[in-house]
Amino acid sequence: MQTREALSLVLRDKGFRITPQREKILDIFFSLPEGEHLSAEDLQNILNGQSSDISLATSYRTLKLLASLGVLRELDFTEDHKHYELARSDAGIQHQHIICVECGTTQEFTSLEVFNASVSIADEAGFEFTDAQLKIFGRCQQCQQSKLKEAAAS
Amino acid sequence: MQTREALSLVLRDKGFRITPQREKILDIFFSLPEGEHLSAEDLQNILNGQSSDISLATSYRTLKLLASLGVLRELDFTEDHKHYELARSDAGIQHQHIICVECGTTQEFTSLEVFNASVSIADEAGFEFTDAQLKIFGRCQQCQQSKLKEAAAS
DNA sequence: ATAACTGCAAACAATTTGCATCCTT
DNA sequence: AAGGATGCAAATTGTTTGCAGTTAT
Repeated sequence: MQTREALSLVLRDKGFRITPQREKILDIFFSLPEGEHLSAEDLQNILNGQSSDISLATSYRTLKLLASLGVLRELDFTEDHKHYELARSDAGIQHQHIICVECGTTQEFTSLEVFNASVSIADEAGFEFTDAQLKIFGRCQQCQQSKLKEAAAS
Repeated sequence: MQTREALSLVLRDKGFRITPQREKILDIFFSLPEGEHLSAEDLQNILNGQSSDISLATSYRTLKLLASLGVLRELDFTEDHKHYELARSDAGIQHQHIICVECGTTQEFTSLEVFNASVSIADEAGFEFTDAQLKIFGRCQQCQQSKLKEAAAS
């Protein structure tokens, strides 16, 4: 578990500069409730709400940089844009997502079993494990119920 | 395990039409080696190679339709476009991918353990399970070695 | 001082859509 | 015949990039 300050140092160590923009963006990710993930646009909206004048291009550049350094985790949902969240621990167990194919809502969970299985699968394949991302797709309780209602109505 | 013909019927059952374009695209997915996945562009290239005159717009529309019917599985790698592959069995165990963060190559694997864990996680969350997609990220053997060489050279 | 970083606007790539025409059902 | 499907081109959306000016080191 890294502190906000430690993350700035990750930048410096790799020869990148610590700029107000990058600090601001890190602050925002740190202020997020655990497990919350942002798209570039979400981030931009938050920045605007705080009357920060960081350009969208810089947001994109920063997200990409921080992801490449392992500070952020880059998530692909089935949507057309990427999401980012803090990689709370380094190469440790991360939370995963379960997604409703009907309404698109996501929930989080962690599974030690899946994590362990992933590490050993990577091992068997000769890979040095970095991260595992599991998406479970299904129909959530609400959508199952509304489907039942529809059927009853017909 | 569905036959090509059964899949056409899936279309008809839902009130969609069976057109030559859709049949052609299904044929292509059926002719693919198990586990191979195509982007819309890949598909278009294959079609062109067979001198089919299906428009790119139709390819996109068809891929989306077939995915929504559960005939195709829609995969998000870290690239900027989606990939599709046949969903060989319905809601059954599917193969997963392990991806090199360095060079981007992917390998496939199946894990009954991960599959079973996913089904019960969905269950606990009140979801009706549809599919589970696990991506494991890491550094492949080759990339680990070239990194060692670099270090030795410096 | 100098190389990295930023903002802006223009450029791109992947995907979607409006509309006239065509073809399953 | 009637409505879904297609092809084309134009439009959108998400993201990247060139460049001139700015700033952290």
